[in-house]
Amino acid sequence: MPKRVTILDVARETGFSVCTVNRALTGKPHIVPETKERVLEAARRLGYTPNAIARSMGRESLRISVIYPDKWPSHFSALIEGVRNRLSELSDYRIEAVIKEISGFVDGTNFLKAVDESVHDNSRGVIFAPVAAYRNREEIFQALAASGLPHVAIGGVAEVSSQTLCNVRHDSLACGRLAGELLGLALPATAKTAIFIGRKTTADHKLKIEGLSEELERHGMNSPIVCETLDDPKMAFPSARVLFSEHPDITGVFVGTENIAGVLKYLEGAKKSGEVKLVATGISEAVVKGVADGLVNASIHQRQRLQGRLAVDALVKFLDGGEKPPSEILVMPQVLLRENFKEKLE
Amino acid sequence: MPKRVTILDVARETGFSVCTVNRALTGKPHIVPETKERVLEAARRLGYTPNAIARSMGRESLRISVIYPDKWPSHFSALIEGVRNRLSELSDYRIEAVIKEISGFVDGTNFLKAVDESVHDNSRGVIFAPVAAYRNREEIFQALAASGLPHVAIGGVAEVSSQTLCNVRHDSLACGRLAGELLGLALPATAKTAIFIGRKTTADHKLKIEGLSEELERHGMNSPIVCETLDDPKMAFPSARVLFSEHPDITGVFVGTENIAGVLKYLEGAKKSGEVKLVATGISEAVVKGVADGLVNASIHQRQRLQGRLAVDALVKFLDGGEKPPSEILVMPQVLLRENFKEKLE
DNA sequence: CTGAAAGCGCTTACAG
DNA sequence: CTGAAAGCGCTTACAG
Repeated sequence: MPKRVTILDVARETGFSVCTVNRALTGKPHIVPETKERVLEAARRLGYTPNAIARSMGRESLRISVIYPDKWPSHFSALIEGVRNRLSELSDYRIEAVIKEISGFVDGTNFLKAVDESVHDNSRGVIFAPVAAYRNREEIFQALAASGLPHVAIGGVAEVSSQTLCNVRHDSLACGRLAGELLGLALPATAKTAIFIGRKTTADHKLKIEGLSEELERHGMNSPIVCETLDDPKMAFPSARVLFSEHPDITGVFVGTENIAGVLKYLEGAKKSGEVKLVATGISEAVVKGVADGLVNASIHQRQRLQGRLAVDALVKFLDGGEKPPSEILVMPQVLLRENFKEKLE
Repeated sequence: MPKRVTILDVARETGFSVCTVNRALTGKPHIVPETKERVLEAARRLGYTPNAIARSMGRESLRISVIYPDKWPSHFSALIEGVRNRLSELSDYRIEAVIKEISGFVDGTNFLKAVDESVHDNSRGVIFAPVAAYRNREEIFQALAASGLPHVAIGGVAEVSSQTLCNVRHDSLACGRLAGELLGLALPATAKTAIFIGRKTTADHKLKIEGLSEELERHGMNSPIVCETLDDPKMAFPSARVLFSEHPDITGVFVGTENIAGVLKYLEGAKKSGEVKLVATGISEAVVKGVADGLVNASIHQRQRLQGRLAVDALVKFLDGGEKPPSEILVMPQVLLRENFKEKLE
């Protein structure tokens, strides 16, 4: 086996010390350009690749702050679980996490405070779940930019600041399309369909409607009727009543997060259980039960845990090796049927 | 942050040297039982956890042999790609791979030779893709057992030797069930269905038939008609002709690996394109094209790359930390529709 | 600007 | 059976 070339090889080759070679390789100051050039050339010529593991042993441990709201556990807790898991896998790597759960959902003052803390507790980067509902979202982004800390967003908000290192989110359009494919597969072209969603104006929701409509159209079907529940799961039940009263011939529905329980309850009361093809989102208890009972045909899972893991990897690679991630990482949702609900989901 | 407890902390606590502590912690010989006991107790009490990264820096590099046949690239190449990728991610970890591609498919002599080589080139473990078709499969397993090298199997063979450290394979039953769910979703209970598969007697294929039948039954449908192509893709076309001549009312088919092209060709010739719901397996070019054209409704992907990665992780964790993997790792297949075919697949 | 030295947390010959 | 020392490939103060 050709032994891997190390920083020492480059040092010997150029006649400089490993210390100087390190400066050149890591782009640190206090080195004359010509020296740097010669080292870099030699490194290239010898085929040097840095050993990330040795690097992590050498440096002091990297602290990362994680900031997220204490609401919507099926979404945010899952994201943070992914972050935590990945971070703890990296503990041998000398990465440590400071987890900051923020209360308050519309008022983002505490969130702002947490950003400030991150600077003072010597964090080297931030992972945060921005919330569309915060009134002072702009201010939060500004604080983050001002902090000078690289920060990566998770969880599906489409708009982030230009200073954000990377935005990890699920592919909302694909989510809608997958639901559309399933309904298209299950129903004749003449079928009438609907979608239950928080609010049309949220970017994520808008994209889901768009994806669903596109795919239904490909199957020769009409656009779905859109039911807004204004992010209030309690509205799902009355909304369903109104919807099915007005359109008793609906045979397929895509049900956005949190609304499935209300829809199922309505259908049961109306003696329509099993008569409507249902595609849900996520892996909440209500969805799992609906699928197990055979009343929900499929679910589109946005893989929050995976999003969390990817966010950590993006930030750590940047912090540790200077590798710049893409400004956006789109996670393809996963199609869940009865059988693969059993999978240990990332 | 509470600094992590290291081997040095345990040494100080017990009064022994790090060297002795290491002996106790790694179960090495040349240590009196009482010393070992005291060290272990202290380690437990202090909450010591080994740092796998420091360990990898300390030890010499670990060589792993990978043995696989040069046939069926859509299956074996994908498995090995996963193995390679994971192995190269672990190169900083001082893991090196010796890849051995074996020609000959029914006669496993070369395979046997490769096992022998692995012992002599100082490999510390083996990852191999056992082939059901080898006449001397038993002999290969015996050689592996005799070599004393930990070995993990990949690729879907249900029966391995009791000496095999771990068998990584896709969940064939789940594969059949997922196909059944999709056909059940797409078709009425009265529909007639079929399955194209290599041979009924292969364990993998038997399980797929079983899973498919189960799920169809749950949907009130009859068992599928089974078409064996005897692992010869060329047979798919004539088989399809016979099948559809005898049963022109079939409206749903689950098509096992490699047979999709023949089936599509038959349907096209018979002017039946699009009239039969088709669920395929894998991500071969023919499947991708069929899905893009809207002629194949879905595919069940057995995630060979993931299988390869998991095999590496199982072996490395055992070699490096003594952590014994489960004797079998079942990979849940993935449901692929038109939209999520775009995903970068593991 | 450049380099000698110590250190990260382990393992591995080599002595005793 | 036990320990002192060197080494894995880097980084980071600290001198020069």
